[in-house]
Amino acid sequence: MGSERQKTGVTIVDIARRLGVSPMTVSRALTGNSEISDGTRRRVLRCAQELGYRPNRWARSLVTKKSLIVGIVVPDISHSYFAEVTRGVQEVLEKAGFSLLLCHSNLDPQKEITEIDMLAGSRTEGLIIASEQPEGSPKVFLRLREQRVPVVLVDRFFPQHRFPCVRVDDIGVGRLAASHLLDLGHRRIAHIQGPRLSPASLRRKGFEARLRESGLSLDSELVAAGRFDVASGREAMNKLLAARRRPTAVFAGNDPMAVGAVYACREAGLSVPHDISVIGAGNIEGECNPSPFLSTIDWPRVELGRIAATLLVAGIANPEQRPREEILQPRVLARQSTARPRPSEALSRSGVAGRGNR
Amino acid sequence: MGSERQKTGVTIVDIARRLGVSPMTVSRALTGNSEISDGTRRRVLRCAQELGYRPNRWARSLVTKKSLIVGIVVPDISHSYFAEVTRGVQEVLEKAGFSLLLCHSNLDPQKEITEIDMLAGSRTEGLIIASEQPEGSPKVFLRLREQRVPVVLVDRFFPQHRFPCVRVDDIGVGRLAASHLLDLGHRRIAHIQGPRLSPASLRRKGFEARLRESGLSLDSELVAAGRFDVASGREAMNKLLAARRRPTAVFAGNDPMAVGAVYACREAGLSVPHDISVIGAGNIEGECNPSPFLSTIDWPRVELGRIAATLLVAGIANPEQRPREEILQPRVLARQSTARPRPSEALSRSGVAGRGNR
DNA sequence: ACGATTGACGTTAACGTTATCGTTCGATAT
DNA sequence: ATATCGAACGATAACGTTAACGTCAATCGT
Repeated sequence: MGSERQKTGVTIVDIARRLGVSPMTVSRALTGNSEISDGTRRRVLRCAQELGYRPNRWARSLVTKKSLIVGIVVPDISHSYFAEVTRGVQEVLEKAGFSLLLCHSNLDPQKEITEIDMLAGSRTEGLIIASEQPEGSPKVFLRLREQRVPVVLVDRFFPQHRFPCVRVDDIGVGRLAASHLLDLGHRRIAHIQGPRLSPASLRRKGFEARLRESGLSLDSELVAAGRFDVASGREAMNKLLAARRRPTAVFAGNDPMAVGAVYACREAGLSVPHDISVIGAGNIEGECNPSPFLSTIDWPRVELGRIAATLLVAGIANPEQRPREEILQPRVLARQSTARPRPSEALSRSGVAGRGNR
Repeated sequence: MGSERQKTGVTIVDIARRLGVSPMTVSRALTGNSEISDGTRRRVLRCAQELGYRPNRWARSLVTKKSLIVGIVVPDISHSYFAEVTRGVQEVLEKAGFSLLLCHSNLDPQKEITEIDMLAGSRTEGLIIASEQPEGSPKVFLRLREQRVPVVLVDRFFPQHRFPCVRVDDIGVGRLAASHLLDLGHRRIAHIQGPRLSPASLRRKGFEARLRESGLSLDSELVAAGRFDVASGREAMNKLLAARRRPTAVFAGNDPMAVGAVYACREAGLSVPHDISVIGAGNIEGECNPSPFLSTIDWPRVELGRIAATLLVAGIANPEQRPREEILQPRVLARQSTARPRPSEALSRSGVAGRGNR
């Protein structure tokens, strides 16, 4: 016997006994937001230091009903997109004194629901969600609303329930992609659309609108659907390449699908960008690539995370405020996967039957 | 009056009252690891379902002394390397029923210490740390040992305190890089070494050893130091380019420094790989790049995270087991930043005075 | 038939902290 | 001098859950 206490660690009661004061006094000295004399406060703090006291976060949470923990749900943290968003979130939350509980939905809407319910049940103070729920009015969110859990949505827009939300101007993303390809002289332009989430729909919407402004319409033969990943981008591109008249350019709803599209083109013996231009969205190649290849639409991802966290912290502090929606502006990043169409093809512009030499 | 309880949520006491049983019975039914009749269990579970009961994690932790939370400390989650590791960690932890608290050291050793102490004090059940502590015997780790917090180190090797650890065979990384460049015919090979962490030291060690086996030694004029980031790689490369006889190839201790080196070469009017070959380590370009440029040494990063989590879970379940060390094998990924040296330079091989034409 | 055993549940007391109210004591106002 | 007040602290009771032990009836073996 001798050193009895070991498992439990030192508590405020230990400090209190050692100093001959009540535990309450120690608590006051440590939290510091209550009336206490300067002398005892210093004595308590020194003693705590000496004994190596660590406040028990769970006990504290139990009585204060504040855990100082918020949860984040991302489809896949290994995607650089979400990794960057998470970094921004972490940056702000830390300054605000919160810790971050990280959950993976693994691109599975059902799993996402499980994770969200778990976090909400964990007495987490708020949630940041990059949702993969299909468009519409998912019941999870209604449940969150009922439970009055502060939530900020990242990159997803649900018109029905007005949650605070941070996202890029997805219509603008589509417009910029279209503008870029049109400016290069393309007229026969295809689109690989993402899954039924707001980003994909809105990007297509903007893309189509911009084409229409130039007197073009989006041929239904020139639209294929993907699932925001490389494999589906490749499949979609294969379909597009089978069209009666091949497109000279493609806008893929995000970068992974664009990458798949590039693969498909190459496998078909086409050179990107000489035979066909490809542009994506999201700039996943990031800054650590000495020779970035993919032309894309870029927007500040870390900043997106920062804003999300800022909104959440505000929502936690003041639960009754009305939900705000922040929208970031995208920009074109022209790189090596887009170029002017071949002269022969460019001649056939405006739908005029081109007498291209061969 | 009316709907009184709202803030607090429903507790096992509510369920107990409603069913006319004791709270303990409810607890037993919910945790399920105690003797209870099938009938009452079902009644309890159904009632819990109806009332929307969520167990209070903090209260549970307080009494069981298990939080089912583990912490991870990474320098920067937005680096794809750590993002991938984190994904592997998350995968395994989730299956084991743990949640993950994510902390950033932001590449600052001092901040890292703060974060580690915070997590250890948070009654977290274990820690996974990708440490930026300088080589030696950092006191934080001694403290963790004293507090008996299970820890697994990722990618860092501290010979002094034998912590469980998962890392790539860094000596092998250096050897492979050297082999690749030697095989291509390079003889005048430079190295950009990382900061004073075990990966950098070991990679250099292996690199140098392999050169020596081929009868070459690492000219001190051909070694420069970086800090594992792009900017320092660029600076280091500029130094190396100022050498009396320029190297024909460079091994950078990691990919970001290699990227910086490529930039420096281009700014000096040199073509990579025609004028100079560059190889890195870590394969940060990942799989979502249609035209990966940087030759590098690769190893499975997600798997590294999985193993780390597996070791940690084992360490939590059985705190007394002796620390294991898992070492992954790297492989060469030859891409577009390395090539044979120009003929004129290749002729001067083996230090024999080359009678190169011109 | 009788003690022993077991299954199913209840009671009590903790876990470590803080909210809330109460107490003490000296200072201040009248 | 007395009432009033406020600063500094203590006592008590929660917060929601589970560990540990206690109880009681039904079952079992002999």
